[in-house]
Amino acid sequence: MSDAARSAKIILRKIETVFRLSEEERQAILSLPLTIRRFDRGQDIARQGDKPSQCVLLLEGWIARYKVVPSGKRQIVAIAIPGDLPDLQGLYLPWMDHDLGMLTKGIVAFVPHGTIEAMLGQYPRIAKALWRDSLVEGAISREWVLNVAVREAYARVAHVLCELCIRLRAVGLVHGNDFDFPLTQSQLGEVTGLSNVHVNRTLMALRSDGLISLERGSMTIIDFDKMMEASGFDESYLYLAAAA
Amino acid sequence: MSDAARSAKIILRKIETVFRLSEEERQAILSLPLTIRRFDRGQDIARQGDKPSQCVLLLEGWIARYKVVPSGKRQIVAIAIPGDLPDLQGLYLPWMDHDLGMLTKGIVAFVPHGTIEAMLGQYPRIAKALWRDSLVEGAISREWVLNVAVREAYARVAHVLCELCIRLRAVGLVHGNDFDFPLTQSQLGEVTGLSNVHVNRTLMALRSDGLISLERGSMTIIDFDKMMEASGFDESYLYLAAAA
DNA sequence: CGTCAGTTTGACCTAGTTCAAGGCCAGTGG
DNA sequence: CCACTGGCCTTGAACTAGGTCAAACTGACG
Repeated sequence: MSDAARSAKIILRKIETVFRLSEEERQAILSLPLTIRRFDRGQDIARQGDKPSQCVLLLEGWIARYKVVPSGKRQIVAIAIPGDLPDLQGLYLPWMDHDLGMLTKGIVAFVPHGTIEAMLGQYPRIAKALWRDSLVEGAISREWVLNVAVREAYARVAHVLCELCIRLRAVGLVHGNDFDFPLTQSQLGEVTGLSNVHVNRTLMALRSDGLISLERGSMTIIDFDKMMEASGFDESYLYLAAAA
Repeated sequence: MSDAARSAKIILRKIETVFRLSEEERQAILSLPLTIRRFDRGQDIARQGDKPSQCVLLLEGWIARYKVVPSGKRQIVAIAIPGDLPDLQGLYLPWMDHDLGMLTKGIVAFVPHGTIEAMLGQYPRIAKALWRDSLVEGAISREWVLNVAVREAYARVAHVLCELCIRLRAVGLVHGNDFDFPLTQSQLGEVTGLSNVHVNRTLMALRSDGLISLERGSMTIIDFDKMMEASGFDESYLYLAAAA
Protein backbone atom coordinates (compact mmCIF):
# COMPACT_ATOMS: atom_id res chain seq x y z
CA MET A 1 0.00 0.00 0.00
CA SER A 2 1.34 3.46 -0.85
CA ASP A 3 1.87 6.03 1.88
CA ALA A 4 -0.88 8.19 0.43
CA ALA A 5 -3.32 5.29 0.40
CA ARG A 6 -2.36 4.36 3.93
CA SER A 7 -2.85 7.89 5.15
CA ALA A 8 -6.25 8.09 3.51
CA LYS A 9 -7.34 4.87 5.14
CA ILE A 10 -6.06 5.93 8.52
CA ILE A 11 -7.66 9.33 8.65
CA LEU A 12 -10.99 8.02 7.41
CA ARG A 13 -11.00 5.29 10.03
CA LYS A 14 -10.36 7.86 12.70
CA ILE A 15 -13.25 10.08 11.72
CA GLU A 16 -15.63 7.28 10.88
CA THR A 17 -15.43 5.89 14.39
CA VAL A 18 -17.39 9.02 15.21
CA PHE A 19 -19.92 8.94 12.37
CA ARG A 20 -20.34 7.86 8.76
CA LEU A 21 -19.10 10.40 6.27
CA SER A 22 -20.94 11.40 3.12
CA GLU A 23 -19.22 10.70 -0.18
CA GLU A 24 -18.53 14.42 -0.53
CA GLU A 25 -16.93 14.71 2.89
CA ARG A 26 -14.90 11.63 2.18
CA GLN A 27 -13.62 13.17 -1.03
CA ALA A 28 -12.72 16.40 0.73
CA ILE A 29 -10.52 14.48 3.11
CA LEU A 30 -8.96 12.32 0.42
CA SER A 31 -8.03 15.34 -1.65
CA LEU A 32 -6.13 17.08 1.14
CA PRO A 33 -2.61 17.83 -0.05
CA LEU A 34 -0.20 15.74 2.00
CA THR A 35 3.54 15.97 2.36
CA ILE A 36 4.85 12.64 3.52
CA ARG A 37 8.11 12.29 5.40
CA ARG A 38 10.00 9.51 7.09
CA PHE A 39 11.63 10.07 10.45
CA ASP A 40 14.19 8.12 12.43
CA ARG A 41 13.82 7.00 15.99
CA GLY A 42 14.68 9.88 18.30
CA GLN A 43 14.30 12.56 15.65
CA ASP A 44 12.34 15.67 16.60
CA ILE A 45 9.43 16.80 14.46
CA ALA A 46 8.78 20.12 16.14
CA ARG A 47 10.23 22.03 19.07
CA GLN A 48 8.83 24.10 21.86
CA GLY A 49 8.42 27.65 20.62
CA ASP A 50 7.93 26.70 16.99
CA LYS A 51 5.03 28.33 15.17
CA PRO A 52 3.65 25.47 13.15
CA SER A 53 1.94 26.05 9.82
CA GLN A 54 1.07 22.43 9.19
CA CYS A 55 -0.71 19.70 11.09
CA VAL A 56 0.88 16.34 11.69
CA LEU A 57 -0.88 13.07 10.89
CA LEU A 58 0.99 10.05 12.15
CA LEU A 59 0.89 7.14 9.71
CA GLU A 60 3.39 4.74 11.17
CA GLY A 61 5.39 4.60 14.40
CA TRP A 62 4.93 6.30 17.75
CA ILE A 63 5.37 9.98 18.62
CA ALA A 64 5.98 11.49 22.04
CA ARG A 65 4.91 14.92 23.11
CA TYR A 66 7.33 15.84 25.82
CA LYS A 67 8.45 18.67 28.04
CA VAL A 68 11.77 19.31 29.67
CA VAL A 69 12.23 20.84 33.08
CA PRO A 70 15.21 23.04 34.07
CA SER A 71 16.77 20.18 36.08
CA GLY A 72 17.04 18.35 32.78
CA LYS A 73 14.34 15.79 33.52
CA ARG A 74 12.17 14.94 30.56
CA GLN A 75 8.52 14.04 30.81
CA ILE A 76 6.45 12.51 28.06
CA VAL A 77 3.05 14.15 28.40
CA ALA A 78 1.29 12.29 25.58
CA ILE A 79 1.88 9.44 23.19
CA ALA A 80 0.56 9.45 19.64
CA ILE A 81 0.02 6.22 17.74
CA PRO A 82 -0.81 5.75 14.07
CA GLY A 83 -3.93 7.67 13.11
CA ASP A 84 -3.41 10.34 15.73
CA LEU A 85 -3.09 14.04 15.03
CA PRO A 86 -0.56 14.98 17.69
CA ASP A 87 -0.45 18.61 16.77
CA LEU A 88 -4.00 19.49 15.95
CA GLN A 89 -3.73 22.26 18.52
CA GLY A 90 -1.28 24.06 16.26
CA LEU A 91 -4.25 24.95 14.11
CA TYR A 92 -5.55 27.41 16.70
CA LEU A 93 -2.72 27.91 19.16
CA PRO A 94 0.08 30.03 17.78
CA TRP A 95 3.13 28.31 19.26
CA MET A 96 4.22 24.92 20.52
CA ASP A 97 4.33 24.60 24.30
CA HIS A 98 6.19 21.29 24.09
CA ASP A 99 8.40 19.21 21.81
CA LEU A 100 7.27 16.53 19.40
CA GLY A 101 9.65 13.67 18.78
CA MET A 102 9.69 10.19 17.33
CA LEU A 103 9.76 7.30 19.77
CA THR A 104 10.36 4.94 16.84
CA LYS A 105 11.15 5.41 13.22
CA GLY A 106 7.97 6.30 11.43
CA ILE A 107 6.04 7.99 8.68
CA VAL A 108 4.28 11.29 9.06
CA ALA A 109 1.98 13.27 6.79
CA PHE A 110 1.92 17.06 7.00
CA VAL A 111 -1.16 19.04 6.01
CA PRO A 112 -1.06 22.84 5.70
CA HIS A 113 -3.26 24.65 8.21
CA GLY A 114 -4.86 26.64 5.42
CA THR A 115 -6.28 23.65 3.60
CA ILE A 116 -7.57 22.14 6.82
CA GLU A 117 -9.27 25.36 7.81
CA ALA A 118 -10.87 25.61 4.39
CA MET A 119 -12.17 22.08 4.71
CA LEU A 120 -13.50 22.69 8.21
CA GLY A 121 -15.35 25.76 7.02
CA GLN A 122 -17.04 23.80 4.32
CA TYR A 123 -17.75 20.59 6.22
CA PRO A 124 -18.81 21.35 9.77
CA ARG A 125 -19.23 17.69 10.63
CA ILE A 126 -15.55 17.13 9.99
CA ALA A 127 -14.78 20.10 12.21
CA LYS A 128 -16.92 18.55 14.88
CA ALA A 129 -15.12 15.22 14.58
CA LEU A 130 -11.72 16.86 14.97
CA TRP A 131 -12.84 19.03 17.83
CA ARG A 132 -14.15 15.90 19.48
CA ASP A 133 -10.79 14.30 18.90
CA SER A 134 -9.02 17.10 20.73
CA LEU A 135 -11.50 16.72 23.60
CA VAL A 136 -10.64 13.03 23.89
CA GLU A 137 -6.99 13.99 23.98
CA GLY A 138 -7.78 16.28 26.87
CA ALA A 139 -9.57 13.43 28.65
CA ILE A 140 -6.50 11.25 28.21
CA SER A 141 -4.27 13.97 29.67
CA ARG A 142 -6.48 14.22 32.72
CA GLU A 143 -6.32 10.48 33.23
CA TRP A 144 -2.53 10.75 33.02
CA VAL A 145 -2.57 13.41 35.72
CA LEU A 146 -4.49 10.98 37.89
CA ASN A 147 -2.16 8.17 36.97
CA VAL A 148 1.10 9.83 37.89
CA ALA A 149 -0.37 11.66 40.88
CA VAL A 150 -2.07 8.90 42.84
CA ARG A 151 -1.24 5.43 41.56
CA GLU A 152 1.74 3.53 42.91
CA ALA A 153 4.32 2.28 40.44
CA TYR A 154 2.80 -1.15 39.81
CA ALA A 155 -0.66 0.19 39.03
CA ARG A 156 0.75 3.15 37.16
CA VAL A 157 2.77 1.12 34.72
CA ALA A 158 -0.07 -1.36 34.28
CA HIS A 159 -2.46 1.49 33.54
CA VAL A 160 -0.28 2.89 30.77
CA LEU A 161 -0.02 -0.56 29.23
CA CYS A 162 -3.79 -1.08 29.36
CA GLU A 163 -4.40 2.28 27.70
CA LEU A 164 -1.92 1.65 24.92
CA CYS A 165 -3.30 -1.81 24.28
CA ILE A 166 -6.85 -0.52 23.92
CA ARG A 167 -5.85 2.41 21.76
CA LEU A 168 -3.66 0.28 19.53
CA ARG A 169 -6.43 -2.27 19.19
CA ALA A 170 -8.77 0.45 17.96
CA VAL A 171 -6.45 1.07 15.02
CA GLY A 172 -5.87 -2.60 14.28
CA LEU A 173 -2.38 -2.89 15.74
CA VAL A 174 -3.12 -5.56 18.35
CA HIS A 175 -3.31 -9.21 17.31
CA GLY A 176 -4.81 -11.40 19.98
CA ASN A 177 -3.22 -9.73 22.98
CA ASP A 178 0.12 -9.05 21.31
CA PHE A 179 1.42 -5.75 20.08
CA ASP A 180 4.70 -4.08 19.27
CA PHE A 181 5.99 -2.14 22.21
CA PRO A 182 8.92 0.01 21.12
CA LEU A 183 9.51 1.99 24.32
CA THR A 184 12.69 1.47 26.28
CA GLN A 185 12.36 1.20 30.02
CA SER A 186 13.81 4.69 30.35
CA GLN A 187 11.14 6.05 28.03
CA LEU A 188 8.48 4.24 29.99
CA GLY A 189 9.97 5.99 33.00
CA GLU A 190 9.52 9.32 31.25
CA VAL A 191 5.89 8.43 30.68
CA THR A 192 5.18 7.33 34.22
CA GLY A 193 7.43 9.68 36.14
CA LEU A 194 9.47 6.76 37.50
CA SER A 195 13.18 6.04 37.29
CA ASN A 196 14.31 3.49 34.71
CA VAL A 197 15.47 1.27 37.55
CA HIS A 198 12.07 1.21 39.15
CA VAL A 199 10.32 0.69 35.82
CA ASN A 200 12.52 -2.35 35.41
CA ARG A 201 11.60 -3.75 38.81
CA THR A 202 7.94 -3.06 38.14
CA LEU A 203 7.98 -4.82 34.78
CA MET A 204 9.73 -7.77 36.40
CA ALA A 205 6.94 -7.89 38.97
CA LEU A 206 4.23 -7.72 36.30
CA ARG A 207 5.98 -10.53 34.47
CA SER A 208 6.42 -12.75 37.47
CA ASP A 209 2.78 -12.19 38.44
CA GLY A 210 1.88 -13.52 35.01
CA LEU A 211 0.18 -10.34 33.81
CA ILE A 212 2.39 -9.50 30.87
CA SER A 213 5.18 -10.84 28.76
CA LEU A 214 7.59 -8.45 27.10
CA GLU A 215 10.64 -9.40 25.12
CA ARG A 216 12.49 -7.66 22.38
CA GLY A 217 9.79 -5.07 21.79
CA SER A 218 6.90 -7.48 21.72
CA MET A 219 4.29 -7.11 24.43
CA THR A 220 1.64 -9.64 25.36
CA ILE A 221 -0.98 -8.79 27.91
CA ILE A 222 -1.46 -12.25 29.32
CA ASP A 223 -4.27 -11.43 31.70
CA PHE A 224 -6.13 -8.28 30.79
CA ASP A 225 -8.67 -8.66 33.60
CA LYS A 226 -5.95 -8.77 36.22
CA MET A 227 -4.23 -5.81 34.56
CA MET A 228 -7.42 -3.79 34.74
CA GLU A 229 -7.95 -4.75 38.33
CA ALA A 230 -4.36 -4.01 39.31
CA SER A 231 -4.45 -0.58 37.72
CA GLY A 232 -8.06 0.44 38.24
CA PHE A 233 -8.35 0.81 34.51
CA ASP A 234 -11.69 1.91 33.07
CA GLU A 235 -11.60 2.63 29.39
CA SER A 236 -14.55 5.01 29.33
CA TYR A 237 -12.25 8.04 29.24
CA LEU A 238 -11.05 6.94 25.80
CA TYR A 239 -14.53 7.37 24.33
CA LEU A 240 -13.97 4.62 21.78
CA ALA A 241 -17.45 3.19 21.96
CA ALA A 242 -19.01 6.60 21.72
CA ALA A 243 -20.31 7.45 18.29
CA ALA A 244 -21.99 10.83 18.58
CA MET B 1 -24.80 43.66 38.92
CA SER B 2 -27.32 40.93 38.14
CA ASP B 3 -26.21 37.38 37.59
CA ALA B 4 -27.28 37.57 33.97
CA ALA B 5 -25.32 40.74 33.40
CA ARG B 6 -22.32 39.24 35.12
CA SER B 7 -22.47 36.12 33.01
CA ALA B 8 -22.69 38.18 29.84
CA LYS B 9 -19.66 40.20 30.81
CA ILE B 10 -17.67 37.12 31.74
CA ILE B 11 -18.31 35.10 28.64
CA LEU B 12 -17.65 38.04 26.36
CA ARG B 13 -14.36 38.76 28.08
CA LYS B 14 -13.34 35.17 27.61
CA ILE B 15 -13.98 35.13 23.89
CA GLU B 16 -12.73 38.63 23.25
CA THR B 17 -9.30 37.77 24.56
CA VAL B 18 -9.11 35.75 21.35
CA PHE B 19 -10.59 38.29 18.93
CA ARG B 20 -13.05 41.15 18.70
CA LEU B 21 -16.61 40.03 18.15
CA SER B 22 -18.97 41.61 15.69
CA GLU B 23 -22.11 43.19 17.11
CA GLU B 24 -24.12 40.29 15.72
CA GLU B 25 -21.91 37.67 17.33
CA ARG B 26 -22.05 39.56 20.57
CA GLN B 27 -25.85 39.57 20.44
CA ALA B 28 -25.94 35.85 19.73
CA ILE B 29 -23.98 35.19 22.89
CA LEU B 30 -25.97 37.62 24.99
CA SER B 31 -29.22 36.05 23.97
CA LEU B 32 -28.25 32.54 24.99
CA PRO B 33 -30.83 31.20 27.43
CA LEU B 34 -29.14 30.75 30.79
CA THR B 35 -30.29 28.92 33.87
CA ILE B 36 -28.48 30.34 36.84
CA ARG B 37 -27.94 28.35 40.01
CA ARG B 38 -26.11 28.85 43.25
CA PHE B 39 -24.06 26.04 44.75
CA ASP B 40 -22.55 25.48 48.15
CA ARG B 41 -18.96 24.63 48.86
CA GLY B 42 -18.44 20.91 48.37
CA GLN B 43 -21.59 20.40 46.34
CA ASP B 44 -21.31 18.32 43.19
CA ILE B 45 -22.51 19.72 39.89
CA ALA B 46 -22.15 16.58 37.81
CA ARG B 47 -20.95 13.06 38.39
CA GLN B 48 -18.89 10.57 36.48
CA GLY B 49 -21.17 8.67 34.13
CA ASP B 50 -23.69 11.48 33.76
CA LYS B 51 -24.83 12.32 30.25
CA PRO B 52 -24.93 16.08 30.33
CA SER B 53 -27.35 18.04 28.18
CA GLN B 54 -26.15 21.46 29.27
CA CYS B 55 -22.83 23.24 29.41
CA VAL B 56 -21.57 24.86 32.56
CA LEU B 57 -20.33 28.43 32.68
CA LEU B 58 -18.75 29.34 35.99
CA LEU B 59 -19.65 32.85 37.11
CA GLU B 60 -18.38 32.93 40.66
CA GLY B 61 -16.30 30.59 42.81
CA TRP B 62 -13.99 27.74 41.94
CA ILE B 63 -14.85 24.33 40.50
CA ALA B 64 -12.77 21.15 40.65
CA ARG B 65 -12.83 18.41 38.09
CA TYR B 66 -11.77 15.34 40.00
CA LYS B 67 -11.42 11.63 39.74
CA VAL B 68 -11.47 8.98 42.42
CA VAL B 69 -9.36 5.87 42.41
CA PRO B 70 -10.47 2.51 43.92
CA SER B 71 -8.22 3.02 46.97
CA GLY B 72 -10.39 6.03 47.75
CA LYS B 73 -7.79 8.65 46.88
CA ARG B 74 -9.16 11.68 45.14
CA GLN B 75 -7.28 13.67 42.55
CA ILE B 76 -8.25 17.07 41.26
CA VAL B 77 -7.38 16.98 37.56
CA ALA B 78 -8.39 20.54 36.71
CA ILE B 79 -9.53 23.72 38.40
CA ALA B 80 -12.05 26.08 36.84
CA ILE B 81 -12.18 29.72 37.83
CA PRO B 82 -14.80 32.31 36.92
CA GLY B 83 -15.24 32.59 33.19
CA ASP B 84 -14.25 28.99 32.54
CA LEU B 85 -16.43 26.44 30.81
CA PRO B 86 -15.45 23.36 32.78
CA ASP B 87 -17.70 21.02 30.89
CA LEU B 88 -17.43 22.17 27.33
CA GLN B 89 -16.45 18.63 26.43
CA GLY B 90 -19.95 17.46 27.30
CA LEU B 91 -21.06 19.08 24.06
CA TYR B 92 -19.35 16.38 21.99
CA LEU B 93 -18.48 13.62 24.42
CA PRO B 94 -21.49 11.63 25.51
CA TRP B 95 -20.67 10.95 29.17
CA MET B 96 -18.67 12.44 32.01
CA ASP B 97 -15.39 10.68 32.73
CA HIS B 98 -14.95 12.58 35.99
CA ASP B 99 -16.87 14.48 38.65
CA LEU B 100 -17.45 18.19 38.80
CA GLY B 101 -17.73 19.76 42.22
CA MET B 102 -17.59 23.14 43.89
CA LEU B 103 -14.43 24.04 45.75
CA THR B 104 -16.18 27.11 47.13
CA LYS B 105 -19.72 28.32 47.11
CA GLY B 106 -20.43 29.82 43.75
CA ILE B 107 -22.73 30.72 40.91
CA VAL B 108 -23.05 28.71 37.74
CA ALA B 109 -24.92 29.30 34.49
CA PHE B 110 -26.21 26.35 32.50
CA VAL B 111 -26.70 26.56 28.76
CA PRO B 112 -28.48 23.79 26.81
CA HIS B 113 -26.28 22.00 24.32
CA GLY B 114 -28.84 22.55 21.60
CA THR B 115 -28.71 26.33 21.74
CA ILE B 116 -24.93 26.31 21.82
CA GLU B 117 -24.72 24.03 18.82
CA ALA B 118 -27.12 26.25 16.93
CA MET B 119 -24.99 29.28 17.71
CA LEU B 120 -21.79 27.52 16.71
CA GLY B 121 -23.33 26.51 13.39
CA GLN B 122 -24.25 30.08 12.67
CA TYR B 123 -21.13 31.81 13.97
CA PRO B 124 -18.04 29.80 13.09
CA ARG B 125 -15.72 32.28 14.74
CA ILE B 126 -17.37 31.59 18.08
CA ALA B 127 -16.94 27.89 17.44
CA LYS B 128 -13.29 28.51 16.77
CA ALA B 129 -12.91 30.49 19.98
CA LEU B 130 -14.45 27.71 22.05
CA TRP B 131 -12.47 25.00 20.31
CA ARG B 132 -9.39 27.05 21.03
CA ASP B 133 -10.45 27.24 24.65
CA SER B 134 -10.64 23.47 24.90
CA LEU B 135 -7.18 23.24 23.36
CA VAL B 136 -5.80 25.55 26.02
CA GLU B 137 -7.43 23.34 28.63
CA GLY B 138 -5.58 20.41 27.12
CA ALA B 139 -2.32 22.34 27.31
CA ILE B 140 -2.93 23.03 30.98
CA SER B 141 -3.57 19.33 31.64
CA ARG B 142 -0.30 18.41 30.00
CA GLU B 143 1.52 20.92 32.15
CA TRP B 144 -0.12 19.34 35.17
CA VAL B 145 1.13 15.93 34.10
CA LEU B 146 4.62 17.41 33.99
CA ASN B 147 4.10 19.11 37.31
CA VAL B 148 3.04 16.07 39.32
CA ALA B 149 5.39 13.72 37.49
CA VAL B 150 8.74 15.47 37.72
CA ARG B 151 8.71 18.43 40.08
CA GLU B 152 9.51 18.02 43.74
CA ALA B 153 6.98 19.23 46.28
CA TYR B 154 8.34 22.76 46.72
CA ALA B 155 8.41 23.50 42.99
CA ARG B 156 5.17 21.66 42.41
CA VAL B 157 3.16 23.69 44.89
CA ALA B 158 4.79 26.92 43.72
CA HIS B 159 3.92 26.08 40.12
CA VAL B 160 0.24 25.61 40.90
CA LEU B 161 0.20 28.94 42.73
CA CYS B 162 1.88 30.71 39.81
CA GLU B 163 -0.62 29.28 37.37
CA LEU B 164 -3.62 30.22 39.45
CA CYS B 165 -2.30 33.72 40.00
CA ILE B 166 -1.83 34.32 36.29
CA ARG B 167 -5.17 32.82 35.34
CA LEU B 168 -7.01 34.76 38.02
CA ARG B 169 -5.29 37.96 37.00
CA ALA B 170 -6.55 37.44 33.44
CA VAL B 171 -10.12 37.58 34.70
CA GLY B 172 -9.52 40.52 37.01
CA LEU B 173 -9.44 38.63 40.28
CA VAL B 174 -5.93 39.60 41.38
CA HIS B 175 -5.31 42.96 42.99
CA GLY B 176 -1.66 43.81 43.19
CA ASN B 177 -0.35 40.38 44.02
CA ASP B 178 -3.24 39.42 46.27
CA PHE B 179 -6.03 37.06 45.53
CA ASP B 180 -8.56 34.92 47.31
CA PHE B 181 -7.28 31.41 47.76
CA PRO B 182 -10.12 29.20 48.98
CA LEU B 183 -8.41 25.80 48.86
CA THR B 184 -7.71 23.94 52.04
CA GLN B 185 -4.33 22.33 52.38
CA SER B 186 -5.95 18.94 51.83
CA GLN B 187 -7.46 20.15 48.57
CA LEU B 188 -4.13 21.55 47.50
CA GLY B 189 -2.82 18.08 48.23
CA GLU B 190 -5.43 16.64 45.91
CA VAL B 191 -4.24 19.03 43.21
CA THR B 192 -0.56 18.31 43.62
CA GLY B 193 -0.67 14.63 44.56
CA LEU B 194 0.86 15.36 47.95
CA SER B 195 -0.39 14.58 51.46
CA ASN B 196 -1.97 17.41 53.41
CA VAL B 197 0.87 17.16 55.90
CA HIS B 198 3.48 17.69 53.25
CA VAL B 199 1.53 20.50 51.63
CA ASN B 200 1.56 22.18 55.01
CA ARG B 201 5.31 21.83 55.37
CA THR B 202 5.81 23.08 51.84
CA LEU B 203 3.65 26.15 52.37
CA MET B 204 5.54 26.85 55.57
CA ALA B 205 8.77 26.70 53.60
CA LEU B 206 7.43 29.02 50.91
CA ARG B 207 6.35 31.42 53.62
CA SER B 208 9.60 31.37 55.49
CA ASP B 209 11.52 31.87 52.25
CA GLY B 210 9.47 35.01 51.76
CA LEU B 211 7.83 33.89 48.53
CA ILE B 212 4.20 33.92 49.61
CA SER B 213 1.93 34.92 52.40
CA LEU B 214 -1.28 33.03 53.00
CA GLU B 215 -3.69 33.61 55.84
CA ARG B 216 -7.36 32.99 56.15
CA GLY B 217 -7.90 32.35 52.45
CA SER B 218 -5.96 35.37 51.25
CA MET B 219 -2.86 34.70 49.18
CA THR B 220 -0.13 37.16 48.36
CA ILE B 221 2.65 36.23 46.01
CA ILE B 222 5.37 38.31 47.59
CA ASP B 223 8.08 37.55 45.07
CA PHE B 224 6.76 36.35 41.75
CA ASP B 225 10.19 36.18 40.14
CA LYS B 226 11.48 33.84 42.81
CA MET B 227 8.30 31.78 42.54
CA MET B 228 8.80 31.40 38.81
CA GLU B 229 12.40 30.47 39.31
CA ALA B 230 11.66 27.99 42.07
CA SER B 231 8.99 26.25 40.03
CA GLY B 232 10.35 26.62 36.51
CA PHE B 233 7.14 28.40 35.61
CA ASP B 234 6.72 29.62 32.03
CA GLU B 235 3.29 30.97 31.28
CA SER B 236 3.37 30.32 27.56
CA TYR B 237 1.27 27.17 27.92
CA LEU B 238 -1.64 29.33 29.08
CA TYR B 239 -1.79 31.15 25.72
CA LEU B 240 -3.06 34.32 27.33
CA ALA B 241 -1.08 36.69 25.14
CA ALA B 242 -2.06 34.81 22.03
CA ALA B 243 -4.85 36.45 20.12
CA ALA B 244 -5.36 34.41 16.96
C1' DC C 1 -18.11 27.35 76.03
C1' DG C 2 -18.03 23.33 73.12
C1' DT C 3 -17.58 21.68 68.63
C1' DC C 4 -15.78 21.16 64.26
C1' DA C 5 -12.93 21.99 60.37
C1' DG C 6 -8.63 23.13 59.27
C1' DT C 7 -3.56 23.84 60.46
C1' DT C 8 0.76 22.76 62.58
C1' DT C 9 4.35 19.84 64.50
C1' DG C 10 6.80 15.56 65.76
C1' DA C 11 8.31 10.73 65.10
C1' DC C 12 8.66 6.97 62.40
C1' DC C 13 8.25 4.45 58.02
C1' DT C 14 8.38 3.15 53.00
C1' DA C 15 8.15 3.56 48.06
C1' DG C 16 10.94 4.89 44.96
C1' DT C 17 15.67 7.21 43.81
C1' DT C 18 20.48 7.14 43.03
C1' DC C 19 24.74 5.16 42.23
C1' DA C 20 27.31 1.46 40.69
C1' DA C 21 28.40 -2.74 38.54
C1' DG C 22 27.43 -6.62 35.50
C1' DG C 23 25.09 -9.00 31.79
C1' DC C 24 23.06 -9.44 27.21
C1' DC C 25 22.47 -8.77 22.72
C1' DA C 26 22.86 -6.60 17.78
C1' DG C 27 25.64 -4.27 14.81
C1' DT C 28 30.35 -3.12 13.01
C1' DG C 29 34.80 -3.56 11.51
C1' DG C 30 39.07 -6.20 11.17
C1' DC D 1 34.49 -15.61 11.97
C1' DC D 2 35.52 -13.26 15.95
C1' DA D 3 36.33 -9.29 18.97
C1' DC D 4 34.63 -4.78 20.22
C1' DT D 5 31.32 -1.44 21.16
C1' DG D 6 27.22 0.75 22.70
C1' DG D 7 22.37 0.49 24.04
C1' DC D 8 19.57 -1.51 26.95
C1' DC D 9 18.28 -4.50 30.79
C1' DT D 10 19.05 -6.37 35.39
C1' DT D 11 20.44 -6.50 40.14
C1' DG D 12 22.31 -4.90 44.65
C1' DA D 13 23.00 -1.50 48.36
C1' DA D 14 22.45 2.80 50.48
C1' DC D 15 19.72 6.88 50.73
C1' DT D 16 15.74 10.36 50.84
C1' DA D 17 11.48 12.73 49.70
C1' DG D 18 7.42 12.37 51.08
C1' DG D 19 3.75 9.41 53.47
C1' DT D 20 1.36 7.93 57.66
C1' DC D 21 -0.06 8.24 62.24
C1' DA D 22 -0.99 10.79 66.15
C1' DA D 23 -1.52 14.71 68.95
C1' DA D 24 -1.86 19.54 69.90
C1' DC D 25 -3.32 24.01 68.39
C1' DT D 26 -6.31 27.73 66.16
C1' DG D 27 -10.22 30.18 65.04
C1' DA D 28 -15.13 30.47 63.50
C1' DC D 29 -19.61 29.69 64.72
C1' DG D 30 -23.85 28.18 67.14
